[in-house]
Amino acid sequence: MSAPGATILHADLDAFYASAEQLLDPALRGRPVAVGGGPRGGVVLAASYEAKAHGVQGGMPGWRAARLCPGLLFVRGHFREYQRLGDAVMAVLADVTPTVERISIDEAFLDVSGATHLFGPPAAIGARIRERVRAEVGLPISVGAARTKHLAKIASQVAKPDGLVVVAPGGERAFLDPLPVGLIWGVGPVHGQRLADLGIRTIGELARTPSSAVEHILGNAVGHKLSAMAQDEDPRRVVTSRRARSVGAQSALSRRRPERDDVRAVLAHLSDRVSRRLRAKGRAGRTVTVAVRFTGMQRATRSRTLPVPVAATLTLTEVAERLAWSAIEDTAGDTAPCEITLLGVSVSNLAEQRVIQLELDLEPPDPWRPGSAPGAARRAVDESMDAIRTRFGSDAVGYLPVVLRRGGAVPDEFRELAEHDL
DNA sequence: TCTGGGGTCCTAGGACCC
DNA sequence: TCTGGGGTCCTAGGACCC
Repeated sequence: MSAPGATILHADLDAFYASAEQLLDPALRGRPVAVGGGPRGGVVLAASYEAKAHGVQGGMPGWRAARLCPGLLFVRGHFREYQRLGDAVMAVLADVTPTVERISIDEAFLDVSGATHLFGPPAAIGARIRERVRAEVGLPISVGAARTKHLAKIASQVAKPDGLVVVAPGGERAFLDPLPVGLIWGVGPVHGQRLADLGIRTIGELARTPSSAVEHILGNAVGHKLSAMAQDEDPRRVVTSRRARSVGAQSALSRRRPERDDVRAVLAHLSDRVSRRLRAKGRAGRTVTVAVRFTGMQRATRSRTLPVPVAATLTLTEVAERLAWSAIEDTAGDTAPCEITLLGVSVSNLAEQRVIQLELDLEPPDPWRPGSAPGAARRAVDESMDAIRTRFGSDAVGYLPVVLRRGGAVPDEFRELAEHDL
């Protein structure tokens, strides 16, 4: 089954956005940099190692980062440049082997079992990747090499910043045992705390705990997976392509008590983003989910599975609006004045959209049966909008609802970085 | 001065079917 | 008259990852 040797590599750019900024602007090198956010709002998307030394982390509100790290330099972010740099790094990896699994803008797994005859052992390949990325792209990248994906990923985390760690076959237990459980993929704050409550803090301690006990605490699937990971049993293979199972868009709101028209406008905007991506790939989805976030980070979701897949902007908007009000009205009861801080729309249960469902045009209008009203007209509208955007750019048509925060809004380029292939 | 936006997977209860 | 057991789909919520 699996080839011998530490032939799975995990390559992970260090503090990617922040390093990119330091590459683009030499004045930022050696200084604490935060991309995104700012002392007056928003969150930090990435922090340079100089900033991390002061406790600044990604996802942290800007004002808190500013307080932790006096002299912190906030930069807005050059997202198109990140895309270009990330792609350039992936091109270097593709030179080593075609078996590359890109899992985000800045990290990938490689199976180099077929490349060792050309480039030498995994350690040499890892070193070569690091040198080339540094020389040709200008960025620091850490690489972990091991027998499995899970272990390679842990190795690259241990290698950071700007390092290489190879876990030789046979040395897995000695490597893993002293490491904190939080390094296991799937152990976050909640699971970490539950394990700590049992006195389990290291991967070795977890490996020695009976699987049944772990499953009892964390649930069958999670417990089983974690036990397997701790015991270095990871059957996953490097896969070069993977299709998305859902598509979504969300936005934080600047006004907390939006009017009905505002909610509709935001949902139309989000539905437009989502359905555009679906149509561009000839896909559609049956399940529509709306997420609403209220003050205090309280969230509610409502979903509806439709009899046929949808990809029309107007139809998605109508379904989303019903779902959103259902969530808002259900929540309004217990939290007196209902303040909304975010709206999201996503579509799952995806299918190919090869045939157009003409037959539904014959049925009476029904809000839960999309396309039942003037389906042909909706498709025509979407098609012409799509055509205009193809010709004149994605901003050519459409509009931004006023309740979407303008100054603090993340740019479209940032959203695109995070989008998965459909 | 108060938390972005893109995703994946799992759970549990209920409906429904055979 | 009370009552089986397995399987699938749907919905809401939650943890986690980048």
